[in-house]
Amino acid sequence: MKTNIKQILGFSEFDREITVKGWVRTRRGSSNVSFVALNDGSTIKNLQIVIENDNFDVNIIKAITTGACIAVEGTLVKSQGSGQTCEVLAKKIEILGESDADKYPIQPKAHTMEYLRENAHLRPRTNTFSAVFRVRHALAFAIHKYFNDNGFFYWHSPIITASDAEGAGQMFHVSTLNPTNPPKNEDGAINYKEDFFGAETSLTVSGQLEGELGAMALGLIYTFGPTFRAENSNTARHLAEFWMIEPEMAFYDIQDNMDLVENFLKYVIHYALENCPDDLEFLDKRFAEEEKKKKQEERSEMGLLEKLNFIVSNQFERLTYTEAIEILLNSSHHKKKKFEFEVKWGIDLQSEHERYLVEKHFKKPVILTNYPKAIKAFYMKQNEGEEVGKETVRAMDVLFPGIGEIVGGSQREENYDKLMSRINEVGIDPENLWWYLDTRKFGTCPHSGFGLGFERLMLFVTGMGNIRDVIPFPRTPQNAKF
RNA sequence: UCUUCCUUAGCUCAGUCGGUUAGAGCAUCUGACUGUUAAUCAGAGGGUCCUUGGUUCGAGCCCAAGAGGGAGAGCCA
Repeated sequence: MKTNIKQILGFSEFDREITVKGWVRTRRGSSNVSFVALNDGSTIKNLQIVIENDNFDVNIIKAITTGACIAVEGTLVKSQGSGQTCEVLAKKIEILGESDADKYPIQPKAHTMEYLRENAHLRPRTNTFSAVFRVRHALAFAIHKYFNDNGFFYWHSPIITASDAEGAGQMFHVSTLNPTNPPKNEDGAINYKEDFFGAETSLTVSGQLEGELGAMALGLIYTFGPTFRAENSNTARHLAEFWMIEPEMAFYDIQDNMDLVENFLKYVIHYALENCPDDLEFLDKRFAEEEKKKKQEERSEMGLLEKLNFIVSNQFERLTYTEAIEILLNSSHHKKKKFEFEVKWGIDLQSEHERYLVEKHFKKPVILTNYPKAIKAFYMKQNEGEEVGKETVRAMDVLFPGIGEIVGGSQREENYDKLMSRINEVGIDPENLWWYLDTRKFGTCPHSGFGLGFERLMLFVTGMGNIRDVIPFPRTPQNAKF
């Protein structure tokens, strides 16, 4: 293995010969000596290359521009300057790839996020985005590690699906039929029997239903894959293509589910804190700068690192939907009529309500349970012995400060008759779900699961403000560049 | 999809009441400087004022339509 800059910066003995390759961030200096800040992506820190100008061809030095890729052989020495402990005294420099300084879009200065988004192919070379993507890797790895270490199996639910059962939003169609002249039935509808799969198919909006099939055989499973929603959502929290983590657990009730999600979230955030200290320190400063631009009342009360440490070391608040409604109704915020949307039992909580509970009332993550049956999905377990019109289901939503809903989950309805009656109420054709319903016919059991939007978690951990800036190549309405 | 704001140099932005040749910082280029920390100092080059149409003696500025982008909302993860 070749040594990278992260390793080199950790060396304690000097005067050793090393070779290092990377991309030039800046070059500065005087007539005698040039200093190059070199970055190879292994760490947010740069390695300083010292070039005594007399020892090199002028054209080589001129080619060391921002964005150029170079290979340097030299001696690792103790730095004479104060910004770094060690540096490389160059003996040989090879220009691997030039970069026309006049045309290279990334300048050694602050750019707006919007500009960098338009240059998504080069933005990983900036401090902010390299930090974000290293943290992204660490979180993804931590998720696999957590589940693996706790006896879960990684389960691959399909990307292409013929079921639209969950009704979780508009789907992207998958078809090989000629779009301008598809085969048609006598009634004029497209004849999908002639399509590639012999049926109408789409990209998945959730792997949950297939995940339940896995849990009913392997016990504990999780999915971690891309999901697709063709909703015309234009917000800083929505993507058309995003990654979702969906564990599904046999023999878990809603309490077990809550214990798992809290333990899991704390683990992966703690993992990032332990494994990405430099990147998070940089993002913490960036976050503080961004906060300064906001109005006083919109600023976060905690810094990024402070917030992450707070999450890891404090219990999430658990309460029922009904209790949450009471808190909202009794709040001075409500009495002063500051909520835009009406608060009463039965409503789906609006962003402003969730934010009030999390950011103003509890000031910590909140797990809300037992939502009204009418506003939740068909597969959630119905609570028993409740008065008509006030029926609830064992749903749980995890609400995070600044993000809102980061996790949605539930105990699943394992009773065949109850599930069927709910399917009929909602108006889903049970024919499409025969395979799902079979789990309730053959060896059904209590089970639970949840879904976590990976990019929502990324928003929280990195402190970035827009979901388009925590995935390398965001897919949003009217944008599939790169 | 709705509301609202924005679009001027490579980037970030000023641009007065509609009035002569459209400005600044950074970047780039040239030069200076004995080790710099997004170096510093001096100088130079760089413009379809988003597009189209309109009002006007005259439009970067006013009006209309369109395009692109941001923020908030809805839907959700």
